[in-house]
Amino acid sequence: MLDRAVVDALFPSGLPEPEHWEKQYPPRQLPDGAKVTRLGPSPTGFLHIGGLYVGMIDRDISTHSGGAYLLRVEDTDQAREVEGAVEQFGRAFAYFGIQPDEEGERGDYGPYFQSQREAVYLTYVRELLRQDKAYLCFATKDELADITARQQATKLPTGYYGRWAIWRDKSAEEVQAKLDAGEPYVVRFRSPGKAGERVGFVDAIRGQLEHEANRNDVVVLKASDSELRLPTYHFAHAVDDHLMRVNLVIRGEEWISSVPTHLQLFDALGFERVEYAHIAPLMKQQGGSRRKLSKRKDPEASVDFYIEAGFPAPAVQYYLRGLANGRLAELPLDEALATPLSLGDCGVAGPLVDLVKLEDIAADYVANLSGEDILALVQEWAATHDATLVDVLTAERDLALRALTVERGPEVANPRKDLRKWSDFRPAYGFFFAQLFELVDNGDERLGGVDPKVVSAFAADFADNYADLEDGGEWFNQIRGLLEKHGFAPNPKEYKKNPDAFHGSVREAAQLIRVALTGSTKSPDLHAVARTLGQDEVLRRVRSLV
RNA sequence: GGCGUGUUCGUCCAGUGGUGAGGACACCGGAAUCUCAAUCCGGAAACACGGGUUCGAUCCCCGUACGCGCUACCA
Repeated sequence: MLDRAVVDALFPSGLPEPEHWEKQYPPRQLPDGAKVTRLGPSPTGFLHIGGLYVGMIDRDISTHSGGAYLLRVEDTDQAREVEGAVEQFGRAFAYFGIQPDEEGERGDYGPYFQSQREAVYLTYVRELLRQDKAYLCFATKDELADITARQQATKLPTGYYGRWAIWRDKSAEEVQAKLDAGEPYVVRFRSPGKAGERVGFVDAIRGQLEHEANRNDVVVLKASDSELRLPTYHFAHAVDDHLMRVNLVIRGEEWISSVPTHLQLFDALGFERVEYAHIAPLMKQQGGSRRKLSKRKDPEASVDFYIEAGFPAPAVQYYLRGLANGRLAELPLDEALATPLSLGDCGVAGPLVDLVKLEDIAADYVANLSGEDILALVQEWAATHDATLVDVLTAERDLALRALTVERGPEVANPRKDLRKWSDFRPAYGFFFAQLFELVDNGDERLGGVDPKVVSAFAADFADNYADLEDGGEWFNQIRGLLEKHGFAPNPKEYKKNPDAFHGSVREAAQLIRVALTGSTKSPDLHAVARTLGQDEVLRRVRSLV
């Protein structure tokens, strides 16, 4: 055991005692049962959809229990840090309306960046060292690699424990010698775990769990030769969650295996243990099997993917909530968003993220929005993703609103579901705007291979006699009336019976007008489109076929 | 390898010691139609496998397989 003086000399002289931090971060005054939750994203890349998923659960549980939810940036791995990641977190949470009560400069339990909490960690590392619950380890990378290799060769569990923990029981003299030589060291936790020992604990989602006790002398404070002396996740978790007075740790399932370590750390530090809830990870279909959504390979793993595509936030939230608590997926959206999430109802198997399902939900959601709302949301999205669309929509607001009443709107029983995300707007509705529309000529392949001369004659005839009629049936008769004259069968059956005698049927003829008006072989109701466009624009577009 | 954890239609979820195992999305077929969307009707589709316990197991127990995770001075 090291002398207290030797231990203290390793730390800044003015380093506070634990009481100082305990006083600075007093227990929160909260109602019984209030849950204080936190999300600890690591700024090593964009926010993962799984992070949003857990954050949503954190937010919900704390809100409904009268607690608090805080965001703590876990930037202890400075080498892997990615610039701009923190800003992206902010945008992502804002977009989905999942904002923490405390983060950055907001809150009494900060700083909320681990890289700014060095002194806090050092206080508790020193405390552990003073009590001989931790020790200095001078093992080199090579030594560590050698230990691992030998363990693997003899099929022993890998790790720094028992007789492999070469610095665990070194004499004070040996330690001092290394210190005098200026060798770098890490601080390791002196694990109290015994071989064969088991620990049980309760998980709020999975119930009683059991695990081998931890025997590894895990690193608690990273190398002494870096500028900032930062803790590992395990140690930061214990110190931060205790001091920030978090009482419910919701995190990914990959942490289950380290709970025994965390429990030992909490006990050694004299902290009250916290409640745990381990969430099943979001998965991705991979051929026949499935795997965890990967930041690397899967674009949909990034929250930015949903923002860029313009998925409406409530639809994504509804989808995510449905994955967490299956029953909520059966409820109408408003109700589902208002219903508190329950940890006990969370699934234990990792669900696949199903973009098709998300799109269906989004389509339903958008279908029930008013034209004004859709337009506002599209414009908001376009402001950062499609500048020309913003200009057009601003200039043509009335047209846009009229276009958004075509086969949708309050008086339509079964509104179209052709908008799932805001990036769908341009391909689906762009043709309404002259600025975004390109005229079609009579040889265009979208016309279905009808002889250009026939196309031209038909279009000319249609345009010359065109009337902007209000009645749909009458309007369509302007096409029907031209059928015989231009060699089209009155119905598909006739055409099928005698295909050589016609250029097509009413179907093919109507397509000519459709393609001329919309530039597409698929479109909403032709009459509605024509009325929205107005007579002048209809004639302009149809005459381009001539 | 060790440890942990999980496994109901393709997908997301319900469900029960005795059920025709239910819904939603997707898929297929049909109706309607000037195309698409929407809509309506219909269809196919699952309790991973093997042992127990039991009068009876999808459900309880034990194994096996497979998936996923941990086994870092990454979180």
